Amino acid sequence: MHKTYEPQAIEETHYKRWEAAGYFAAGSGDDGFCIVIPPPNVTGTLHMGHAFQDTIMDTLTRYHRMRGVPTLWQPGTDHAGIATQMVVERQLNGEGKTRHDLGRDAFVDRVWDWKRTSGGRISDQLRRLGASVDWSRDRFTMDEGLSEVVRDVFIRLHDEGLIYRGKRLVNWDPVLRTALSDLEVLSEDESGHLWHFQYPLTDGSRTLTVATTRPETMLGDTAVAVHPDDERYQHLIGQTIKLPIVGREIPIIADDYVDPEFGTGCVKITPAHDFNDYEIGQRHDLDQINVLTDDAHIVSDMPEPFAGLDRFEARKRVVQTFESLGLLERIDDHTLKVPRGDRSGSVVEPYLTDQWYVRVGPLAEPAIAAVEEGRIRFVPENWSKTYFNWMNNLQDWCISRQLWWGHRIPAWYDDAGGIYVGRDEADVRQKHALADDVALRQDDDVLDTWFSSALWPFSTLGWPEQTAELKTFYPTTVLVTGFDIIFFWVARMIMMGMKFAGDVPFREVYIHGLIRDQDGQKMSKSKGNVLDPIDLIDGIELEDLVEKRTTGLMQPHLAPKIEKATRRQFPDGIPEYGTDALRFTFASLATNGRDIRFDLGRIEGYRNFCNKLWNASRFVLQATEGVDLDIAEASAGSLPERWIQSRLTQMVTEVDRQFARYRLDLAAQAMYEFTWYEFCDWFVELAKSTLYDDSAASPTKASMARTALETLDALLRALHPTMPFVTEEIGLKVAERLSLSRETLCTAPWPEAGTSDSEAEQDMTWLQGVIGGVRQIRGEMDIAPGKPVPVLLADANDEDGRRVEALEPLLSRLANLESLELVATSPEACAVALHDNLKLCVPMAGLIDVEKERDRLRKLLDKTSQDLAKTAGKLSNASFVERAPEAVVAEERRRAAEHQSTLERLESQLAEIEALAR
RNA sequence: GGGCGAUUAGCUCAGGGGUAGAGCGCCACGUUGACAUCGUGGAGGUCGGUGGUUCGAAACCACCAUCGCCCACCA
Repeated sequence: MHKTYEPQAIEETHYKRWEAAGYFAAGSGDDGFCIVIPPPNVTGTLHMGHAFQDTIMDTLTRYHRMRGVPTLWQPGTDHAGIATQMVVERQLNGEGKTRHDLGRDAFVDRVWDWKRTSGGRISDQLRRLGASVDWSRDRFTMDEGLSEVVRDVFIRLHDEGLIYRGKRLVNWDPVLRTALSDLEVLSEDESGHLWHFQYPLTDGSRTLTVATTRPETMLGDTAVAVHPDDERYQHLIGQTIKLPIVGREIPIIADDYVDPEFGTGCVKITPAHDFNDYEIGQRHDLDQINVLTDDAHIVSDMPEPFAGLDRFEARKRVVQTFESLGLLERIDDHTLKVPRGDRSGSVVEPYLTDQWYVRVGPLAEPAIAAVEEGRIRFVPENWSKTYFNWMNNLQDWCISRQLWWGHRIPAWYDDAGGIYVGRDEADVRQKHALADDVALRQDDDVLDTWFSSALWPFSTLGWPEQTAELKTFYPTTVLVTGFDIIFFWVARMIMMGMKFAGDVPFREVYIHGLIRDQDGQKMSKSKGNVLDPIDLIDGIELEDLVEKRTTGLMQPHLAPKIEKATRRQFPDGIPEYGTDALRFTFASLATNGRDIRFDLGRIEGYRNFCNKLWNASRFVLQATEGVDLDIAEASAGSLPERWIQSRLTQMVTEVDRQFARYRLDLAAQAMYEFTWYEFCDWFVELAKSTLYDDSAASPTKASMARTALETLDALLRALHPTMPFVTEEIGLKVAERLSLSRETLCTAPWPEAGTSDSEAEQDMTWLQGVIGGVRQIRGEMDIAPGKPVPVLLADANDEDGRRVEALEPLLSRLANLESLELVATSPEACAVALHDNLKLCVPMAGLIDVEKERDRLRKLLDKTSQDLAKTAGKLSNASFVERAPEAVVAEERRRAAEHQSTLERLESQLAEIEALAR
């Protein structure tokens, strides 16, 4: 083995072997453990969020696999309609073409080409992360089987009246020229204006002032509304306005939507371009006059010069016109929510179109009940509130998109406006008994990407066939995802799963936090703060990192700033940390749901941890080389052996407990602490006494060697789900030494928690305490670590005597003692450390500085009297003694006595030292 | 306008009615045959504020402050 841990040397070969051997293939049997991967966008790359999420899923999957449960981590990718189409369109634009130049079929072919070249990147990245997915089951949301499921589900929902086609206002992205669901629209505060227009009454008696943030929509106004109780305007209700520019007569109506306190209390009503106005229009049976084309220009039948103008240009012209008419009252600055498409960033228009909708009410009910009744549990629990909040206020889901890339809607139209839904044209003709000469045309639109994603947990398992996988793995065990897609995805999977697969899609939803940069900023290309998980694994030179962060920016002018920040933060680039260190870091950061600042110091620490494990293993392998394990004595073994086994057991118990509650951070902590502070710091050091002792009786040595190897083996298995590569590399060597026929840790048994050995733990605590006392004196008295010191033990009881006798060699070695002697009374000239009743003394003779020791004792004394005061205070409080639980009071009494005794002993010691200092 | 979360050591974060924890950083000493990506010792905190509940509060409750996020149709 190399002296230092070198991740690159070991990672890739193991993964290839694992995959080839089929260790990750879906298991079979009852009660499987299953996670479906949230399918990443097929044309994207994995970012830190994915890597974090994948680490969590892989760790859980590997853990259950080792526990012998039939296991499946189902992989796959998503066609990501809009996102993917945009990427390919951008490529085309680079060639000076648009998708319309190619036509639908050629364009879709081109996207498929791109999918094929790009999809492999994600698979490669997942492999680098060590993801133990079953590659043989890899799926794509638009592959043949899943497309069929999508189509069948659509048909069934339609047949049951849960999907319908309707003309109403939708969120329209005029750049992408498609409808969007409510969720795909993000509203942010932006500064704008509130224009006050005067609308003259038809009879010319007066004007009414309306305020608007959308002047151009006035071309489509069909009413002015006031509040029914508003005394200022009550007498005008029913009269008409002569709408400027267009000259249309529109009524003044009363509707209690209007807030009399806001603005003038008069609202212009444009039913075709505003969601509220649309509803008012419905209530008052108003015309819906559309004034915009699908790319947000003014329609041609509007008056000159407005017809054909872009919406923002039209806005200016409308304002100018009102001004020239003397009807512009004033312009106020105004902050408003501007709705933008989450992909294009363009301002979304409420737009009157025919679209397909899912009637979600009937689907939502059982989905709400499933969470209420605990058949699905959110972890952390409070996310269920977010879920309920949304589910109880659901609008019908607009599922049609005017795109080319996606699942084509299985609906056909005849020339008379009839709509037929079916598997294909032939099916439709048969189902509806349509004659061959009736011309049918398929709907041009595709489905919202999330429609197919909603089916993912059962479509990937083979539904509607009753496959073995469906039986073993559905409902899946846990969904691991971010809170940002609870609405987009989680809620819809629950609705669809219950509707079609007949049960909840997963029993638990583990919601993890968002990975942010070291300053708490969201990572994004435009901020230039993105970290690529692969760069943390392999390392990257500064120049390459700068290059990566500054090319392909949407706003190239940000490049210098990004470059500067990058050079400042990573003056030497990023070193190679390896996959295991990255994974362990993610696990350690996986606390309950809160956002995570990713800090390089952390990953460096865990890289060091890998190295520590590596070297401890190196020691164990070296020191046990050539030892005949078979002659190990049958007894329970020496104290260090009994102790480390006891600690191992407790560590495994703790890890089991924490994995069960998805606290990967606490599991990681337990493993880290056991590995470093118990196995390395104590067991390895203690084992040296035996393993390096040439004169040691062979059975004793063999026993120690066996314990060292077996403990290490169990430790490696425990760490394997979190750090698969380094543990595999070492674990196979250890297994070989133990003569275990084991090809991999992937399917090795998870370590069993045995029983703990409290006697061994108590003895060990004593040993650690005594060694600690000596080291403390050594450290604070500046005694060179290499210099052996004599130690006298005073006030020893029988138990101490027994322990000294049994453990003297270990004690001497670890504390580096020159001698160890039990004495009746300690000499006055010594430095002292107390451990329980025991008084450890290091005689002065040339070693101890009297004044230093005096200061040290004073400090200790100070601390002890503070502690004593605290406990004494409690005990002198009558109501504490009276009301606190007996055990607490007893503990407090014990403590007080201990402090008292310590205090007295320190005082007398101090007195002696002070006498010497004089 | 509703809802949620955060505030603990210099930094990043666990914890949780009974003596304040970890990693990193910091200080001192140290190349003993696993490891300087290391070892030993050490310093460092009124647990955001104010009230309340309690024998006891950093923890539970109320209010406040600051920061962050989500949802919502005010022209």
